[in-house]
Amino acid sequence: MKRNSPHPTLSQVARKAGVGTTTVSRVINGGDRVSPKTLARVRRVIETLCYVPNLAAQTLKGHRTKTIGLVVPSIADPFFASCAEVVQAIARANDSMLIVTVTANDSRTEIENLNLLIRHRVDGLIIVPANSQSPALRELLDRIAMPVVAIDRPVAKSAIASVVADNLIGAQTATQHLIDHGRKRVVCLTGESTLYTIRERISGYRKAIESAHLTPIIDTSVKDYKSAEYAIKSLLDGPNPPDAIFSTKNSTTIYAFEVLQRFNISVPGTIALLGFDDFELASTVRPSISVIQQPVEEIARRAAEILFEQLFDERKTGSRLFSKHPQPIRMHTRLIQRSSCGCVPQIS
Amino acid sequence: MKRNSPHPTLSQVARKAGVGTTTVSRVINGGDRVSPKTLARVRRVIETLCYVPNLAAQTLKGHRTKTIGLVVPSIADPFFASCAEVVQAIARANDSMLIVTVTANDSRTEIENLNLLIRHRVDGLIIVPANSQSPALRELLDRIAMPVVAIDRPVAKSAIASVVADNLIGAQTATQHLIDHGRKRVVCLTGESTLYTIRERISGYRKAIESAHLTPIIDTSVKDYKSAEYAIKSLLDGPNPPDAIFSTKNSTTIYAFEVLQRFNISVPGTIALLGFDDFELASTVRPSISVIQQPVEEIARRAAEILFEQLFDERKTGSRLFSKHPQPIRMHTRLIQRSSCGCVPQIS
DNA sequence: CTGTTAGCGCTTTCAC
DNA sequence: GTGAAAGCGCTAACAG
Repeated sequence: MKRNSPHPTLSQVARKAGVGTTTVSRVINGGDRVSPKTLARVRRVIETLCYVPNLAAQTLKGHRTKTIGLVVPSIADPFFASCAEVVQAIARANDSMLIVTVTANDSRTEIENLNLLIRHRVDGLIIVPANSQSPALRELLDRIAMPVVAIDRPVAKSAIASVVADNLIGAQTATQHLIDHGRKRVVCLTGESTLYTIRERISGYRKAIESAHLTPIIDTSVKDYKSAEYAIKSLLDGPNPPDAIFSTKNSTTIYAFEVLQRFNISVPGTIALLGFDDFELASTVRPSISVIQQPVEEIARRAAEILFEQLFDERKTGSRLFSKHPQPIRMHTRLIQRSSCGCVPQIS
Repeated sequence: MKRNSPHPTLSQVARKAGVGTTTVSRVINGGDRVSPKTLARVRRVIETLCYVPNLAAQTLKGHRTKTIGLVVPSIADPFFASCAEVVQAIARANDSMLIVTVTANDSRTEIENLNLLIRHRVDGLIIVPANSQSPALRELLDRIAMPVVAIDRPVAKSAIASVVADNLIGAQTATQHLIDHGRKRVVCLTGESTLYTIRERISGYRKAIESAHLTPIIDTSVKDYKSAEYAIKSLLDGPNPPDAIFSTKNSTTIYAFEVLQRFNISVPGTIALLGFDDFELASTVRPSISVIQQPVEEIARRAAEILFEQLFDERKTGSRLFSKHPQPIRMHTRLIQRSSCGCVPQIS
């Protein structure tokens, strides 16, 4: 037995074509400096043998794996799924493959994932940090000499470039919009307030409320339908029931909507509803739900582009440049006016 | 300059620890046959240097990349996103990473993706074939000596294992259910009838209709809201307006729902609606929409498990076994009874 | 234009 | 227990 691997090797091709290995190498790398005749012959042999270059071997020399890593909390989440789709497209356009790993927002899992990706010697990394503040993450990322771009949440105190939605201004706009509709008691409904994005959104809400000299009412207890029901019920039964809800994320918006629907509370009549982040059926439900829309694709695209720029610069200069983007790049959000805030009269 | 790579090498570790490379190799591979003292010392050096084994080099010897490829039409699609999530989890549990590529259901892109994955020498492949019938795909897959499992759609005339939903029986059940509700004119609304899944679902519809001695009414023209509107309007204005709609996929169900809502047609009063494939807000909209639910996670899990079994067998026996699963594995679907078919009285 | 050759970082006999 | 040495498949000088 000569070879047990199912894949023919470059030198087999060389032998069969009656040329040196260098020539074959040149052929598979574009075919420069090879005579047309030889080129054609080698190409034919490659076809015949179904030869496919072994990337591991190329990597061992060239130091590029043509793979980038994407580290997200979840793939099933529509937001991150869209990110993944865009990133994979741009990776492909740059002759790279995409390895996806999921963290479930757990810092330990995240570090594990990163170490695995480092083992795989990915050329670069796009990451949605489980915890923006984590020192362990910052250190790891600063240590590895590899282009990294953060998405959706920055890495605090680090030089790592990041692309995020303008959560603060988005939330401020949302809240202000509710106020402009004449609402005086706007409650901010939210869960997990440890996440960077959520904290920013709460700040935006606060800012709008304060500049309108209203009282902030923040309920951070929503994590499922049950808790949403309890929260809303309590608020409604209280001394000063709210007349509007600003919810800081998708699932919260949906729970709130379901509770309101269940209790037959008129929306936007009795309570106006405005959520952060758009979702597929927001315009299909009745009333349709107004939201702050994040430019998901743009965020992912921008991040991927920055990553490949860094990769390119690195290859040209031979060493890592300091980030051109020390500050998070904030992408504009958009207010989508539908019925639940009182903008569009209900159709049916 | 000695080393420009940011990563220390095994032999650097060996030198610094004052041992041979073999020993270090043993340490990073579990530490068997190494004295506790040496082991501890080497481990310390590894820590200090932040040494991470280079997978490319290991691969070059051991012939395993610890990566598997997933080829799907889209990542943004919830169905495939869920698949990806599950597959990545199982890959991780088997010490492998997941490379995801997307085809947009285009056969050419699919072949390209596969070739790239082969270059990367992935250990195995999970694929959602763009076209079940494609001979090019079948040949490529049969040629490469690598475990492959198809998901959602089988690869026709090949020995490749596949895990799919039981589309035919699911659709038959759906249609029968509508008939059981006393509906006599059940229309099947669909688009792209070239896809395996859709064809199967149409067959299931046919089967149910025929055994009830009713007339099949199939409209394959739905691809967006506009076409759905036109289709439904035409049907409704025709001589024998339908009293029920069975839609073969998510987007079609949603378009149909929106059209019905827009025209203020009572559901399920005038027209009952039942769709194939569940979706997030199906129970939130009013009326809530009854659907045939596919066991997405189970399908993906089963496929991934089979893949890793094959991988394991291959490693043990040193060669590829013939598939233990020549026939597609069909996973049971489930009828979720909600309001739109007439099962659950509307709440609000 | 083309071939020879020396490794890339690791695993693995095989001898000590 | 441990190490020396021979490659895995490929690229990149360097010499023809």
